[in-house]
Amino acid sequence: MPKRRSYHHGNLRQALLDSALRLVQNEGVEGLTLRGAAALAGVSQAAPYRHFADKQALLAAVAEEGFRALTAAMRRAGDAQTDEPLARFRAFGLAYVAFATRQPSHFRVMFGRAVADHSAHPSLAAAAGEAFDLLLRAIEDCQRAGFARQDDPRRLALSAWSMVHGLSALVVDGRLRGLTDRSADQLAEDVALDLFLGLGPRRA
Amino acid sequence: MPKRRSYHHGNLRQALLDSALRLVQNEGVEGLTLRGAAALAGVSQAAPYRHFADKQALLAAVAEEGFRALTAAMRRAGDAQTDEPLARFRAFGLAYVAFATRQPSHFRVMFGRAVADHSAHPSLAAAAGEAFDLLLRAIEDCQRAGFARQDDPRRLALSAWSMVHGLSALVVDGRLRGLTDRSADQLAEDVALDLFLGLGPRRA
DNA sequence: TGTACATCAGTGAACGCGCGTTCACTGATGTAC
DNA sequence: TGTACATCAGTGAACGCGCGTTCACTGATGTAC
Repeated sequence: MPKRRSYHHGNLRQALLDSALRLVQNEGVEGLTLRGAAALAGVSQAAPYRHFADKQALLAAVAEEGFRALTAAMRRAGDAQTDEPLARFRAFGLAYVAFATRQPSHFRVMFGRAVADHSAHPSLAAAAGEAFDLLLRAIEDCQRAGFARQDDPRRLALSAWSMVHGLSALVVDGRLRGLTDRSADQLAEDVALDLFLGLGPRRA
Repeated sequence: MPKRRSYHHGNLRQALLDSALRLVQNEGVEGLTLRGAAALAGVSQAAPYRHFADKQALLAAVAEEGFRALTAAMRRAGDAQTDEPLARFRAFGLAYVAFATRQPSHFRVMFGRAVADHSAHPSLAAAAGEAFDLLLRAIEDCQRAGFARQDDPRRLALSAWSMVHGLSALVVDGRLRGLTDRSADQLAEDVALDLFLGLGPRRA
């Protein structure tokens, strides 16, 4: 919290976002308060209302930032594998789980009911859509290269998303404790493999 | 809210659970308050403390009840398919998604961070474990019958759970809105099939 | 270059609210004799 | 069968708290002339 010397902050909106994210990470979603974010940014409790209509708007902005970070992480992971569609797709899945387990609170804001209606925040909806599009295009690339089944790519993408999201949610909410000794990253690899192989018997 | 005529309630614990569940269903997890549950049960705000140590304990009891209901629903669905391991397994998955989409708030209490630590509530942990065991045994049956890959059954069960849980979470949190026209039940069938087939190309 | 003024980001005090929880109490129940 | 009494489930008032939000305000900024 750097001391401001001038009456105006200069970049309060971003500072509030940063403070909000720090609060979410340290205290969880329910620990995020407008007053807390304002205090952490070194500003009076009423100041946030110059930049956010209400608490929902701040939460939506945090979620949006989360989706951008997720998309960026996926892209980064995928770009290291750009030559191989299947490896690229797998990298996306691993990056998704890694993001969830390393930023669990952010993940919760993005997917929980904290922001009830994404469609009320168009830029948030757009950011979320971008992550899905990334996945969808990766599936289509796999299909073109013969690494994925010929079926509606949206359907395959949804199944993939479900699997990876489910693992993330279970890990983040601690529901796997005691059920396995494997780390979240190892589980992500297991799941990514099972996703392509299927649970059914190997058809010789 | 039937009017009590006697000073004692008779079965306040269960009445509080019922009220709590109703509140959760109508207002969401954050809408559940001890005071609200007490009022709905027709009792003073301090009365719940005779039956629950604190709010956490009430939430844990609601979650536990949820896991029992989920397990029962899965058993019911599976028993209709008892002859066929694969059909039984599939029925479990569909029942899981159906429970989540029909009792979204209950589902959130069970899996969200509302009850932070399951291990602090042994009977809750037991109820949750039972659902997973059901799934695990179904996988093992499939393996014995040659319908599932020979691999660590815990691993396969975890992948299956991830997929089905992920779809449930995405639907419940409304994150699929606009991405697909299919109903939750249809998506559950898609996912159950993809889970067994895998996304990879058909190996002739 | 200097000045008047509109703009608007931030202030600080206050509001009303609902919440979890505590506490001394009171009324009903059921058991021992 | 009747009575004394321990037990304990429910009462109602109160506590302190932190929250989102509003409001009239004030100080800084930058633009028009």
